[in-house]
Amino acid sequence: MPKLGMEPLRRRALIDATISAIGERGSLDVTMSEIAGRAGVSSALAHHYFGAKDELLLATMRHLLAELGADMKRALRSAETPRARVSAVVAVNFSADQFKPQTIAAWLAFYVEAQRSMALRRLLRVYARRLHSNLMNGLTAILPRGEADKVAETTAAMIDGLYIRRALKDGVPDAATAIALVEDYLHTRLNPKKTMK
Amino acid sequence: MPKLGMEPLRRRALIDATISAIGERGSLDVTMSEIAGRAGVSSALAHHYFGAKDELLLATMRHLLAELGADMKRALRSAETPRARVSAVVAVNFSADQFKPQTIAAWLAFYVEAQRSMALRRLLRVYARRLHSNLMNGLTAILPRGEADKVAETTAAMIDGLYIRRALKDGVPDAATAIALVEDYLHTRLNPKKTMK
DNA sequence: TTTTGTTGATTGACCAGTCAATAAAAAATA
DNA sequence: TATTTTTTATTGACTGGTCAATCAACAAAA
Repeated sequence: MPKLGMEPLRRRALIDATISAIGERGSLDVTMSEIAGRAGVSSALAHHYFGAKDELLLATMRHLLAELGADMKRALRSAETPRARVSAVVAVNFSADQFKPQTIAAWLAFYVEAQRSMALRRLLRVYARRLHSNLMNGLTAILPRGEADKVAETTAAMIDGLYIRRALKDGVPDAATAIALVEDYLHTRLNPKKTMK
Repeated sequence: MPKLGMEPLRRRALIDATISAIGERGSLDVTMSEIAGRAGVSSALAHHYFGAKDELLLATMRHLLAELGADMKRALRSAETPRARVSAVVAVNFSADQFKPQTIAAWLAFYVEAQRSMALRRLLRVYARRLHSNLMNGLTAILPRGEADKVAETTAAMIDGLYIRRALKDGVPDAATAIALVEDYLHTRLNPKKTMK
């Protein structure tokens, strides 16, 4: 009963299934059968479309990255000032779409796998570079380059750190608190001040 | 040729082998044979002393935690002022013993595994709590409790974030830069300032 | 009849954990 | 002291299970 044009649908379904499987297991140790089952197809079909497991994992990571990128683009479009752009970047990383247990677990798992897979490591570096440049986009208008660089690095580290720490907790992620911490840092770091005494 | 009193030596050798195996592979996907081989014994002996792989992994995590704890204790002893205590906590986390590719990879891998293993999650929470309280130890003497709490959270997130970001890079970790970033944050956050205008 | 979609069955590799057997030191017994 | 027994250390060989990947075969659309 082959309806035509199934390929893109299946690919998408398999990627979604991969994310949810990884999110639930909390690691990349998910079998092809498990993923295929969730997508409602046989494991043979998953191999048919993706060749090997690595490819599917890579495609999944790419998908996650693309989604984050799209969200980011959208958010940046409606940010008027440089300062607002910085806040927008932070906000997107902790938005409901991104900062949920499933996605967090997947990101973390991919970070670990990146130790072994060159392709994956490259992909994560793309993410890191993009995050940095998105932050710099706003920051360079506020601070001298060297300072902006440091602030961007710190902000990025905070975001990643809050993700990883979140992974230890149970229950629903608390995005508000995470954002507040980063904004608190940005506030003290960006607002012009003068030493007392 | 059984020499007596081998147990503690073997346990230690197996734990060391586990760390180096995980560090090299970059994940917990190391076989008992691989670990045992590195320790110079058969896999059967590893099972003899640790029962199951999980136990060995757990013991390894405990060992890492204990080493960090010992380093921390030592560093805190020679810190005179509250401010120095905060810096000491930061410095220890990026000390040569802690901030090396092997150890970083192991920590990261354990974070992921903690998603599945309750026992491991508990252990990592101990670490998080201890880091927090070590930071608070110095911070409460400088800031009101609420503020101190925020700074401690932020510092902890930065440390974890710098660890995870480090995992993406090749080559020798650059502890100096990492410490500089955290200290830069602490400096702007702790030094008494007054808003202009 | 070629292309696209799909699966059940199978293969081959890998691996955690078990077990019976061996050997030497220590303790108990004669 | 000489012996038997127990305890500690250690391994090779094996088992049962899991899983990625392959393949031949079937079905419907073009």
